[in-house]
Amino acid sequence: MGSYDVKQEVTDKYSLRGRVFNRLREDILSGKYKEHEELKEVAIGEELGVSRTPVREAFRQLELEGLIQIIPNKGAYVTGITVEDVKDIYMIRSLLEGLCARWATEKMTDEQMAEMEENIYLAEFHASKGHLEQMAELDNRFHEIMYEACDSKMLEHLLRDFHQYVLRVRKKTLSEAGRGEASNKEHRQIMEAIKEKDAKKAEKLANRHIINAYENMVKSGLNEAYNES
Amino acid sequence: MGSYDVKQEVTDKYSLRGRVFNRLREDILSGKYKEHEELKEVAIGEELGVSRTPVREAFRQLELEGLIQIIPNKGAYVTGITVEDVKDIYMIRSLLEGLCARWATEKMTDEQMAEMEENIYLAEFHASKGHLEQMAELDNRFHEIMYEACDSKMLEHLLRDFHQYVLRVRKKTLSEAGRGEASNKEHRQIMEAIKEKDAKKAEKLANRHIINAYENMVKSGLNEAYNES
DNA sequence: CCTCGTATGATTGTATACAATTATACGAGG
DNA sequence: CCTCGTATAATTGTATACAATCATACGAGG
Repeated sequence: MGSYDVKQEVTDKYSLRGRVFNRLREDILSGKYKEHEELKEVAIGEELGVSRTPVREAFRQLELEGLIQIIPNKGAYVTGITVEDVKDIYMIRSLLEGLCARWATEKMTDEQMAEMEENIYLAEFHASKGHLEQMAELDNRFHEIMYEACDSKMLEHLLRDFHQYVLRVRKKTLSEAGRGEASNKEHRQIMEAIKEKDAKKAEKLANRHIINAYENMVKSGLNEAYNES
Repeated sequence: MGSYDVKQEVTDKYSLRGRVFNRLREDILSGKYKEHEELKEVAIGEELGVSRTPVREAFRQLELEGLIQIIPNKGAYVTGITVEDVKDIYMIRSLLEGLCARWATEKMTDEQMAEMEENIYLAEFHASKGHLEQMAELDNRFHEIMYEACDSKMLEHLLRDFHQYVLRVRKKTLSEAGRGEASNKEHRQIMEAIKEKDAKKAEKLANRHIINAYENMVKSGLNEAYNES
């Protein structure tokens, strides 16, 4: 498990296509390319120092992720992401992370549970020290463990996609106003529910965990960066 | 709304890339290409009478849909879809269609409600006449209306993807043993819940609607086609 | 002055050529 | 007989060339 993700990482790191794809996604999500803006293959290619081929392949992927819309023989246009989209993403993720927790309750291995306990222990340590970088890393890993533990290729794939979407935003929010500690506490509660084999409880806690993360983000006003339309 | 889908359809119909993409997806889902089988660019290209370029672009999309895994400088390998995957897809769809129904309750326009009522009326008519083709079409359209009505670009996009996944299977199951009538009845209940502005009820009914479709499929034994591993 | 058609340029779609990487076969050395 | 290294072949990655399509500008006709 998880090998898919590793391979993907390798692809992204070493292939031009992967680099173009990541770069464009980042630039679209960060608002460098505004909504309805046209992306031209040659222009992007020249900017990144590559030919049209990897750019085109990246475009096809971005289209499938819904970030751009390609009109045949015409061009690629940025779809953008609004505040409503961000809210929707968190609401959808809330449901799916809940489902993931429910399934993980039944499927989690002892090794995964051990890693999760270690993860929470370390997260609480780094939170007390104010190590933001490690906290973000451990937070990511906590969710990764859950994705692997739910033992569903489809759900794992889906949640990773969403995770990517909110990654940039979440990294910032973790550094805000004690959200790190609160998040860790919620992680611990989820883990304990799984340990008690209470799938329903784990699901509800995971639901709430994502909603809390969203509400914290809104409260911090960090979603304003997306306000474009 | 829905223009994205239309454009996509145009792309798929008239571009080589779209045709290759659809053909490969169909072939993978139908089991023509077995799990772990390697897909070679030139071989596929020759078989479909196109060059490597459109094949490569189709590969990138298939990878993002999780149907194949591309290992850099090595090859593309079929991921396949197991009975467990099918079950997972239906469980995930159940949640998402529920969310869609909940949101649609608040956002649906009068025009959309009118079309939905007409859709159900027509579906009941064709069901009584045994017009399978029209029933399948109307069933698709019912869900499309919901997707548009929930007024969420993200959720709409996601549900369309899942819909595509199960489309081939569902068309068969509708023709089975009175599932059409039962499905219509459930559609009507969902519509009435939306009309009554009872979002919670609409959500639960939509949840159940998908589960029922799945259970009917399992009962019919039509999922056996996927049994490969 | 407006409308429409044609011509020109820009942009994407596809095919092919070349480079880089990986797998395989074969033989030398132990 | 086995192991390792090298050479060759196969495959993917990237760049470029050409074809098809679309947008724009300009001018003829009304």
